Amino acid sequence: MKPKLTLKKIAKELDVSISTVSKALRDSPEIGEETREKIKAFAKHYNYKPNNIALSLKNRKTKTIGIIIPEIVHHFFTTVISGVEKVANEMGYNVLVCLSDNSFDKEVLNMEMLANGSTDGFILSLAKETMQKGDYHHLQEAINQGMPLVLFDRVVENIACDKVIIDDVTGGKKAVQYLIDIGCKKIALISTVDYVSVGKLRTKGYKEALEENGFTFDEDLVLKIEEMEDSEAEIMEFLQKREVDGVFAVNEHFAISAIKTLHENGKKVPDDVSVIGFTDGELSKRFIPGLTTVSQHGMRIGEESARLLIEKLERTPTEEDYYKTIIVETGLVIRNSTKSKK
Amino acid sequence: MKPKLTLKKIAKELDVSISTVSKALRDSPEIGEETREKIKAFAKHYNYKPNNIALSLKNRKTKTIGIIIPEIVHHFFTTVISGVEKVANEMGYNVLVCLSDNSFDKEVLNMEMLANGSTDGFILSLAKETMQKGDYHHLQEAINQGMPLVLFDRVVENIACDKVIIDDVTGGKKAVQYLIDIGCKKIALISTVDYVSVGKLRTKGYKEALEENGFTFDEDLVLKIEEMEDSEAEIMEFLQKREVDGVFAVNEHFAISAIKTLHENGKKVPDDVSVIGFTDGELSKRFIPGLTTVSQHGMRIGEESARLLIEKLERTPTEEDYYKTIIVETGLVIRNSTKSKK
DNA sequence: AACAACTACGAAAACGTTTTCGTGTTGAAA
DNA sequence: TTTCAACACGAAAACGTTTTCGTAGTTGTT
Repeated sequence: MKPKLTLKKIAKELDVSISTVSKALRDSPEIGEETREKIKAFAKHYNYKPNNIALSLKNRKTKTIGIIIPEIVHHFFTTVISGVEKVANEMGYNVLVCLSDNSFDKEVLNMEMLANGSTDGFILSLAKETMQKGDYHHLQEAINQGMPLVLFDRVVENIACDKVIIDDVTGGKKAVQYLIDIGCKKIALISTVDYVSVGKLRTKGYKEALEENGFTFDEDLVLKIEEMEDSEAEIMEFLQKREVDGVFAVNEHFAISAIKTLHENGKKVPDDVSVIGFTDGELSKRFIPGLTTVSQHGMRIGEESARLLIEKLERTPTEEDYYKTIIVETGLVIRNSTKSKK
Repeated sequence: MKPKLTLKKIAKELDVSISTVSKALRDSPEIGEETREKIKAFAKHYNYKPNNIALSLKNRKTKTIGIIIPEIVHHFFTTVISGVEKVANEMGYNVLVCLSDNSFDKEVLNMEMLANGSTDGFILSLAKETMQKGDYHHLQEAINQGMPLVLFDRVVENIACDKVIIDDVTGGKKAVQYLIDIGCKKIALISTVDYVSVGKLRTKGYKEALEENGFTFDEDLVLKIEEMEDSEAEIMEFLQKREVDGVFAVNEHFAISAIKTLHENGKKVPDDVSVIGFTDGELSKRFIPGLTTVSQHGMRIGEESARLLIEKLERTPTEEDYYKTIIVETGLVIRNSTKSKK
């Protein structure tokens, strides 16, 4: 086990000063050609690589960006990470991934860990608990300390930073409009509790589509689910008691649970009931019947977030501050859980 | 935007030396009680947090571990990350995630980036291309430089390091044995090309189970798939030409493609054909019919890997070197893609 | 011959810590 | 009064870089 080669060791070996070595390796014209070549040859031969930590300390930047997500075992978030990784790598950055587990405390802890020099900036999607609490002091603190922050997907209004979101309202609207287009008359909504912003927004889209088509909004056709755990049972009970011909679910799981329980109650999908989900994951694709969904383009979201962050990081500090919100449009992927258009 | 508080600033503010501040904050008895309290109060009030980079440079350890995986949009790997994150966090470590995209070059590049001080050690699952090439010099180099390395899942024999694997042979055997137990007589195998070690090993389990039960191995019942892209078409063609009553697929995708194509050919699953997959992902759980699979316990694998790595990192260097290979056992999750036992 | 201007390099500071080793004050023992 | 611990603190080195500045020695100009 040979210890890492450093400038100091090269200097000693070649009997020059540390500064000379550093300059030679960086092709400074200050150093004579002969010496420079000698040093570069030596460094190459022994495979010298500068120590990143020392560089970070010197430059006061780490060339790594931190991403904190609520959970990783979730197809959408992994595609986001994938997008972040891609552009980060292209720009010479590393990616530190942290999981908040949807816990406020873990989110705060993670931010504190990364804020002390480990990271140049953050990409973050808020934990469910954080949104519920409405406590965003940790975000504000990071910003105050000059750490750029990009919020994605689960964002919050009154924090001044870059944001990347999808148009949940329009996404929901598209889905419900499609259900109406194929002839559905009574459309149920399976959503989450309101403090999850995406649930609220998609619900808004649902309402808007109904209104625009002259349907009246019926509270009784809306199910709000709190706990993922027993969602299936709740959905079962909800659907058994109601005669609907269309279902819009705000995520994959709810959509699939809906299809399952409809099946078990002798309803045919899509012949009797059409179902649309949100988030185009592996599940939607491979499920039988293939699930019609609103697709979120997580990869795009990740890419945009990373681009936004790095842009801010590499900007000269004199340029003035302004914050962007990028809206990544949703698409509707038609599969077999919906009737075909007449 | 207030810049970060440092020891130096505290020292200046309180008119003591830097060393005094450092010692006071670390509760050194060298410092008088009065001074100590004053400094600690000040630090607390202004929320002083030591700079991680400086600490890393000083201590020559970063308290972060790097994990390099072939792809993140893959349920198994995300559960592994999740496990790594969990124990890493418990032990005060951060996790740097890198993606090799199954490319040899990216894998090497990633390792080089992380090896220069960013990371104390590696957790790695080999890229497909790497296994194909059989070039492991980058692993050996990392080890030579004193960076502990833990290989998981896709490992390689002749590298001396810790490893965490599942017992693929026994896993495959279990699956096929189960198919035999429920009365299957002609069992097909859908596998990958041989340089993917897991494919080879699971195939071995398939053979062993057959032999132990007095079946003869028939090369014609084995399909080896090279490209994920057109796997579905290949499987379709393969199954159309053969009359089987059992299928063992070495991953979820193949299993589900098999079920789909069987369906389309008028065969009932599980009534006519029983199907078992490998890797217990979201897909298996929510598919209809629920997929019977060999489960891999990715979370456990991640946890064990992280534990192994951190153990090595925190060991005093005098303790002698020895390498463990941990085998995480597989389970068989029975769902509805297989007939029930008589 | 005197002086300016290069050339080619080294010394040292800086980034933010921790830690070793002084060193100036005390107070008490001799 | 002298001596010596104990106490409380500071100076400086070290981790591995980059960069500013200084300075020998050489070359060129009158």
